[in-house]
Amino acid sequence: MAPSTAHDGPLGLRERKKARTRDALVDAALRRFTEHGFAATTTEEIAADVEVSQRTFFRYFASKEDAVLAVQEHIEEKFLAKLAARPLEEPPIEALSNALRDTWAELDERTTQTQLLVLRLLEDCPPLLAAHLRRLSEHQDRLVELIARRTGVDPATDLRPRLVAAAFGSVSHVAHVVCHQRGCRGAADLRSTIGECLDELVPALTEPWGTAGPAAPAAD
Amino acid sequence: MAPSTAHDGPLGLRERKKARTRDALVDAALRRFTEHGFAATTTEEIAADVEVSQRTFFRYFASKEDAVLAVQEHIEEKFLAKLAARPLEEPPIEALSNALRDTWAELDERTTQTQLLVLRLLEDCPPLLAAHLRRLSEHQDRLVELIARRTGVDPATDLRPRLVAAAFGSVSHVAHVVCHQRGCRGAADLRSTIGECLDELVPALTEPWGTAGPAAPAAD
DNA sequence: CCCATCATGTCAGTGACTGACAAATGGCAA
DNA sequence: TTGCCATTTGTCAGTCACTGACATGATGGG
Repeated sequence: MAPSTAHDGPLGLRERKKARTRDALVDAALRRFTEHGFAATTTEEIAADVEVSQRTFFRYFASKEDAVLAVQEHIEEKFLAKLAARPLEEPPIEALSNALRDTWAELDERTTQTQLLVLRLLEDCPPLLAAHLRRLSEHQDRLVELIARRTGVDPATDLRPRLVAAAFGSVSHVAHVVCHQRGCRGAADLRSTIGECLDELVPALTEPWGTAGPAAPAAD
Repeated sequence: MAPSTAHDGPLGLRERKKARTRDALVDAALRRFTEHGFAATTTEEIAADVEVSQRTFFRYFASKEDAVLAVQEHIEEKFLAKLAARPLEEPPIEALSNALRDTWAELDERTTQTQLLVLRLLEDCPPLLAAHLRRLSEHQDRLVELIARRTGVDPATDLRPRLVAAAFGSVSHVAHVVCHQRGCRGAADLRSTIGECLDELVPALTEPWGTAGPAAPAAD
């Protein structure tokens, strides 16, 4: 359940305390939101759980939503690193897809559980979804830059980096929604759903649809 | 500049007054947001411009953001209608692309200008963007239903309607961003940018990228 | 051991948004 | 026209997210 914001390194006492407070706030927010709902929870309650003032809560997070969404930073950073590590010969969409698979391949079960929990929250809480989508769009802007650099095209004149980043981003969002809809429970479920979505995108766009199902029908 | 919420039909005096008030509120919001910025404008000021109370403002719009985003309803409805009118033989992504072209093809210059203005607001105002993205995601859910029905597949088991709707949605959003970036001025600019984005999506995903630019290089 | 730095608490204030009630206004029928 | 009902609106009070300013206390370096 805890956020696990990898804080190793030689940090001062001060820094470690801050990290602990932050983690505790995320934890408390997650718990209260799941138990009583996002709307029914006040930032003061979250702060009280951790025994800090509301003002302190807002020094750690810019908004109530951010306390939950913070758990995604970790994954986003990892993803960018994985992408940078993919061989340059891979076509952009392949590199992105593989980077995403690489990312989820090495997340531990607890992190995955937290993610699934957040996805559930997103689904039945519009303001949370809105904040999440905005984050995603900022993440996509960074993706555009990386893709442009990796392929050597100019994102100001060439639309393709934007298009691929956007398509990819929306597919990974679909994967999340589908995970929630299917009631995925563990890392394995999540990974296979993500894999399916990535695999089916291009065929869905380019191949005729037999009504019987996609090229690789679900084994049921 | 005015919203132009096509209100013809045999409406009572009451309904017409409501429509006028609503339009006036959208109008005032748009004006104040562009002149002083979204954050620096209060809902009370908007209400005062139209000479109604703040409470009335919130009876028309669920949030400050909604007053701007309301101008998109019109287009979304039109788009859904255009999609329904596309021949069933068209593959889904083609039908969506053509429906979007059809939609923008018959919007008048004033509506287009309003849209461009809204796009500009979205770009430099995160909360507005967040609300917009949330709207888009709801719109996409409706798209999924329509696509599934039109192709006869079950959206609960087949991922393709979701994938195509998501990819399409993200591409049209890219088109908007690019329009803003390029400083598109009129309906013609907007239409050609949208066309470009739609045309380049599949090639960007399936064809190798020459660094010289896409299949149809910018004339520059 | 002292001092500069930084995290925190307190307080007051703004502004989005809501429920409840009362007043006014449009629509309709007698 | 008049009277009645439904709907719209204004007012008021309240909640809650979020912020700036200032005071206090802890930390870590010298």
